[in-house]
Amino acid sequence: MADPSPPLRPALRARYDRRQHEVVSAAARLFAERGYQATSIGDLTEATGLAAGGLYHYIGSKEQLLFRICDELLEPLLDEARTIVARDAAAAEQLRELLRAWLAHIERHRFHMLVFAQERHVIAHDQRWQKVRRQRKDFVQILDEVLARGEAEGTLAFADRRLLLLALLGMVNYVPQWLRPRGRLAVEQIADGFCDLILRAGAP
Amino acid sequence: MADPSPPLRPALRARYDRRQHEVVSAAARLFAERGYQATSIGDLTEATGLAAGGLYHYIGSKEQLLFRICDELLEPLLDEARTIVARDAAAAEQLRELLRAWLAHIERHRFHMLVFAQERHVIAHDQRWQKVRRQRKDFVQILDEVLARGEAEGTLAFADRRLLLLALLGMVNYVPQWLRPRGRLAVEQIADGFCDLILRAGAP
Amino acid sequence: MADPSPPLRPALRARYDRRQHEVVSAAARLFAERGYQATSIGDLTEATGLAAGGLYHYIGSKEQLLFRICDELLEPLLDEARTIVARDAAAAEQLRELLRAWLAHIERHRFHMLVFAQERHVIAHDQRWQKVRRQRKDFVQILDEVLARGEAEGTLAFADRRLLLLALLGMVNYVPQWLRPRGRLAVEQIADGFCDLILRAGAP
Amino acid sequence: MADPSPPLRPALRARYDRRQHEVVSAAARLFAERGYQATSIGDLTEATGLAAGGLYHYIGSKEQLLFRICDELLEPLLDEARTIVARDAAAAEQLRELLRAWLAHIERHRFHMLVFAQERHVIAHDQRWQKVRRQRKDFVQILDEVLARGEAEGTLAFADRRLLLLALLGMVNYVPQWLRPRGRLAVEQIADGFCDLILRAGAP
DNA sequence: TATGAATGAGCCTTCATTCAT
DNA sequence: CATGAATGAAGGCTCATTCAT
Repeated sequence: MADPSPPLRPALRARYDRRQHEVVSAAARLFAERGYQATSIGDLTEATGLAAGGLYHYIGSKEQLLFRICDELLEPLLDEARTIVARDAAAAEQLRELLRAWLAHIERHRFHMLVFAQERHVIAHDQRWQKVRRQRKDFVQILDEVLARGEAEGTLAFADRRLLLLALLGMVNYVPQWLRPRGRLAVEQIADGFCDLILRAGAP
Repeated sequence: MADPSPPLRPALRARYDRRQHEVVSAAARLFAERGYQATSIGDLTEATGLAAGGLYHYIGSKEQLLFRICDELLEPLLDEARTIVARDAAAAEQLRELLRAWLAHIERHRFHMLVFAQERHVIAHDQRWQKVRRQRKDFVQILDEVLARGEAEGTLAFADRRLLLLALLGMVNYVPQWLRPRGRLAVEQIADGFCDLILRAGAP
Repeated sequence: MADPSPPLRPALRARYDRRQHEVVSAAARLFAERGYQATSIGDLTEATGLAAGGLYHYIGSKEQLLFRICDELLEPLLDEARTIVARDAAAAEQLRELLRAWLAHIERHRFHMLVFAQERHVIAHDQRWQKVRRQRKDFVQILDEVLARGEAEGTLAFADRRLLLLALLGMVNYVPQWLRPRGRLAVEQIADGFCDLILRAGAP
Repeated sequence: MADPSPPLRPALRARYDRRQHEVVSAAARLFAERGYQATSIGDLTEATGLAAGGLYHYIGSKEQLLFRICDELLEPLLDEARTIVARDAAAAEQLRELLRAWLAHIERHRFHMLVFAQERHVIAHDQRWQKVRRQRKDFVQILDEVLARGEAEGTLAFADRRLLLLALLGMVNYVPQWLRPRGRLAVEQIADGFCDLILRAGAP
């Protein structure tokens, strides 16, 4: 799933990357609003102002566009998560940091997140989506390890840790569907609300 | 979104309904696995054994099929929920009953549920989907009222009831994505696990 | 390279086959006139009177159409050739029979032949065209064996049998390019003319 | 079909011509391998190392490239043929010389020859290809005249001169399809083999 | 000269749907 | 009831070509 021969000279390369990013963002918005399958290349040309050929200069294929959306989303989130758990801190504290980072990410990449959550069919089976599946899996594992560490520390004790993890994933993944740009709650509050929910459930 | 002229004589009508139900079930499975848009009429003919023309006897259109899936799902769930809250019982108890009914429903109609959750684009905007949107809204309101009643009773006290409701919706709606037919947890346990989570969060 | 699910009932099947054959013939003519690549599906719909979708009912894909053209051509020719060499006769006589059959085939399937000769690029490399390549190879081998048998019998003696075979292939394969339906020469005369050329070259 | 404004100063002009020739050769190879229509400008940029814009400096259009290939092929061959028949020699001897020149040409311009033979569709009808058609016709006529002269001299006597000419064209035009750079036979041997075939056929 | 961004028509194909049988 | 032939619009994508830089 490589770029369609991006330019080599640095100045051009920079412009190419910027434009590509613009295209990916526009696509993420449309995919989030209408669904990946229901969004046509025509919709994308309209949204980007590029003609079909020009668009393909930047995307390679419609599917690669989807791939890029997922990758732009997961790669930095995973990086951040790894940084957080690499630090030396109590599990409960790290959980809070993870949730804040996660929800800040959701706020910044709301459309990406919606698309990622929605298009599990495409992501689920095909060989070429393995990287994305692995990234998702890794992130979940980081969460689980923090919860497990809390149990090990003795600061947390869950009735069923696995179920709690699934509950957490559910509630956070659902956020992009109801979060509104200038809504009642800031994402930090949401993160803290969810964190408290988990910590209470795990109170020894 | 009416039926495509179902037969009038009772015996025929029964057979017609049965066959239609079979088609809807097959469609739900396929839509859940591949997505509504990505499932072609050809896939449906293959899955049902009917040819294209025969299929259309039962479905009217592809979109009506989706509609029927959502309707088969929401109507009985809403009925059950209304029955539960109509009874005289403590809020916490009713919440538990609601969650058990809900999750039992998810187990029975896992594919329907996946489809319903996934195809929010189709459901969201169009005039013809108002009924489904209303059913969903009504169900959420029933949940909210139970939580509110708990607060009124003084048995529950949430930091942010609205946020908790959204968390609940998130975790339950996520279940169909990970629930496996003969998995580790029975749906009652899942329901109780989630219920405990809520009740702890609302413990005064 | 299978049919796109042809009908099962015999009456329908017969009609399907007939129509398919008509489509293949029309395609052969167009491919011969304009080239395979230069002939668009639009050209084919115009020539057949079918709309695009209807056309695909019969062809599967444009490439399968090409495949069918080659197959319709080679299969019966090979059969005939095998029948001829299976009989007991002198090599020179069999050569004449082969050439007559070959040229009669060219006359009957002039467009098929032009297409087959022209589209060696498509035929040459791809895995899926192996069957066609084998058929061509088998036919050439039959010719070579007849010439070799003539040498073994002592009735023929070529300076370079391999070169003569290549000359023969060249002159016959070129015929479809200049043969005109009601031209000066009948195909039997052409066959005999070529045959005499070979026999003179091989006169001991 | 004029050049796209070649440069005027001689030094630049020389470089331009050299580069153009390189492009034409690369194109000939690709067209021969994949067919004219199936070769994209992208394939050509890859093969030449030029980008699309740079390529167009030298080619004018894809079709002109094809034209140049044919012209590079036919013009010198025709010149040579005219020189040969202008000399004073017996028909049989001239035929041999013609065939040797022709086959030497095929060896040197194998890809050009394959392209020319293959793309008769493009060449056949369009007004702009008249020059190429005339060149081909002239060459054939030169061959025919030599054969006719042989008959007039009484040294050759063909059953059907026209058919023999067509056989000759067929066998020679087929050579590029099987000739291998370091194959068993040198082109002189091929030329002589074919020449002997013709002379035997025309032996009085 | 040469680049590569951009165009837009056209490509092959799929698909929901209809209808004669 | 059911079939499968047929439609035609729309889909994603490619490609020869142009042009500002």
